[in-house]
Amino acid sequence: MSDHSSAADWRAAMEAFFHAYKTFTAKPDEMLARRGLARVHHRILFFVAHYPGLSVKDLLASLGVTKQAINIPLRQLIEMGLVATEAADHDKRVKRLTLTPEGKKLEEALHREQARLLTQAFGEAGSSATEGWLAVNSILMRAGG
Amino acid sequence: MSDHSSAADWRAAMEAFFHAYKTFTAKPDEMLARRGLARVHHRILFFVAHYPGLSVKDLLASLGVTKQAINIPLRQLIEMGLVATEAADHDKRVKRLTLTPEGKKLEEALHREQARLLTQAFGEAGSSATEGWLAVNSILMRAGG
DNA sequence: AGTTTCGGTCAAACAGTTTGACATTATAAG
DNA sequence: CTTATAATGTCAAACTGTTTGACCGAAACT
Repeated sequence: MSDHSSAADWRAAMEAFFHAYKTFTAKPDEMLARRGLARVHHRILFFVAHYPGLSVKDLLASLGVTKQAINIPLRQLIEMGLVATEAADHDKRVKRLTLTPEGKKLEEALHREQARLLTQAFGEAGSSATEGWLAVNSILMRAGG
Repeated sequence: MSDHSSAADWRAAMEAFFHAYKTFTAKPDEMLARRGLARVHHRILFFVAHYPGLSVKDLLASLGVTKQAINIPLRQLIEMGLVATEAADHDKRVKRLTLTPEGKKLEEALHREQARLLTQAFGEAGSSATEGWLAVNSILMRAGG
């Protein structure tokens, strides 16, 4: 935002953020819906892909929800053979979650779709803008929380 | 993202986007909750503030929801004296929505809180990064949709 | 032995949304 | 004038995702 930013500029910036996020989630949502899955399943797959072997508790913390919220979705993913569990070595109470090859395939398909969107936007905006986008999101992520 | 971007970089970027959005909506949600309002009310106030005099139909299109979804929230905002309506000159069927002074006050309080978050992040990231963030969001907003 | 932690489950409740049907009023088309 | 279409509002039913609260077993800690 430049020095002479107006209230309208702020609103436009916020609206763009709002719709950018919406665009970002729309395609995967559609792909998941075709398999009878929802965004929760995507978020679970995403975090298990990003942090393979993470515990259920850490997954809950990552998502910021209660255990009841992922109880059924997680069970479905396990029953569908997309997520695997194994008891941790150091503590047999904790389940280490990983993606099965099947699960990895789906997660990567969803991931590719989102990466495609970002790649396209990054290509249009240029590398400097891209770095700025990443930097601000990264800061924002930590702010207030 | 640099030339040597890895799968982990992409996931980190997406995770930052996810959490940045979450941070961005958390404070206003909390402020609204104290008044017994929810995010729908915020979105309505936001769009009416940004496009004063817009019709219900346009509001629905802006939000991407059905009329039933905003029926009750919008009625509440009108009953609470935060939103005003008047028949359009050219077509008495359409309602032109505006914020009352009271509504403007609330919307601006919510807006300020979000602007404060962004200002802080922009300050940390620098003006070049800020411009990049705005540019990418703006492109993303239009992509795919 | 007693307590806490991790994970799972059941039940009740609530929020937000959708589809579908229908009504009112105003405009447009014939 | 009659009929069709458009903008809005409302009621009802269903579904999704979420929460809080209670309770359980297994494993670990003290």
